[in-house]
Amino acid sequence: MAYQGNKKVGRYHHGNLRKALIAKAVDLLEQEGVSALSLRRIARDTGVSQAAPYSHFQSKKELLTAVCIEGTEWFGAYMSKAAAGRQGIDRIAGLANGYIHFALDHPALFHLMCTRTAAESADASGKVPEVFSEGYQMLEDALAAAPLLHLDEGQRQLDIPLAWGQVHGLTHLLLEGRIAPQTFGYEDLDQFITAVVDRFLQNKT
Amino acid sequence: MAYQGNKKVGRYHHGNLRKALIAKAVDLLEQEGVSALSLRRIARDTGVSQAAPYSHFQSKKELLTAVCIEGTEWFGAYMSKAAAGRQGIDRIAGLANGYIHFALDHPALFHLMCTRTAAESADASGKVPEVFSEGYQMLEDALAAAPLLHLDEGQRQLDIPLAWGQVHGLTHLLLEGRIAPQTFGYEDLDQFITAVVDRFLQNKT
DNA sequence: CGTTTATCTTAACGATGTCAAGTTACAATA
DNA sequence: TATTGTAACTTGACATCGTTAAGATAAACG
Repeated sequence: MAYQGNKKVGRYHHGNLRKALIAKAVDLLEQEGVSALSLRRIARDTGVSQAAPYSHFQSKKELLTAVCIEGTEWFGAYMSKAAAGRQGIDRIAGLANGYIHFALDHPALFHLMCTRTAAESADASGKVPEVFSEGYQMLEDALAAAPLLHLDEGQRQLDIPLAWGQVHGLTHLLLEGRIAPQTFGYEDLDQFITAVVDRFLQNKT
Repeated sequence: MAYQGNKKVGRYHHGNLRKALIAKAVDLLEQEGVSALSLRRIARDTGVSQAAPYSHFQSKKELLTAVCIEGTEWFGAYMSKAAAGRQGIDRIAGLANGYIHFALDHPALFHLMCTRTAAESADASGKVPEVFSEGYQMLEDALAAAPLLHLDEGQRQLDIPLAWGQVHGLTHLLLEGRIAPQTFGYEDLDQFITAVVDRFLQNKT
């Protein structure tokens, strides 16, 4: 009763347990934080027995990986929206804004996505899912398209990790509560972000 | 037998259990990662019973906070050394280098220090230990002392979170394996850091 | 020496991740 | 339609975890 499969036809007993478990896990993570993310709790709240998840995931870690992948898709969509219809430097600012806002809107999810053991795929196949690749790719494209002043190709290359690192770092500092816009005289997060992006791009245009 | 108090005289049964537990916790964290950090394991490896830690810490979280504080002191010492005898921009570069190297040398410890629940002090006293304050303070002082080109005071203020965020973000990206110096044509981490710092300070001097 | 008190131990509780064995119900086949 | 195979699920169990309560121990202090 607790869940009915929606997309795929009800091929299995439960409908689509795998998807339901991931959804519930994301839900719990967002509502109550990481500490609420136990396999048993997720199963219970989904209405199945404690061992049911093992039909779809080899371990808890694998479920968490799936949660990270789900989060990545949200993240990608969020970033797309933040950059939609913008060009050049304005697009870069939009992406930075989207990056930070997503993290602050989904702190537990973002933190999980940044935790190696969780974000990593399980096995020895070596195929690590590039959880952040979407955001990275968008940023790289935006930087490549923006009319920045680059002295040479090496510097253009370097601006990618620089910009990414800048946004990623500020995100973490804000998330961890180490800095606050107010500390630097900004009432608003958006004001702060705008100023930071301006300053970052200064002398690069 | 497993441990003998060294600094303080052996006032208690064990010598100085509190310090021994923190040391063992740091040790386990560095050797085997977070997953090895269970209270019982720490106690066992220290040679005391499972409940012994509760004479010195109210909860596991409190022990982890103590570990974070210990880590902060290491971090501060590391940063001091990295900046020793340097001035101006060279000092900033040294601090950035120290920041990143410390994190890569102590990944699990650094990650714990960045995790809010762990780094936070427990209670309602509101007194959150500013775990990173040492590194921040040093960076702020270095930036204030460096002969950077600042158009106005607001920008100078802004350069502090900008620089901190830049270093912090690159650290995380490196730590999480999302970027690698090789990707951008640098053989060496130090080469990469040098280039990044140069680029960051470019047009600011 | 006797009392007090912080330190430590033992035993137990509920919760967790995981596995082994059994049960159920869908799906293909006859 | 009846049979059978197999994936999906349940039940029960195990070791481990954080935490607490009650008792033992030994250091400190009168």
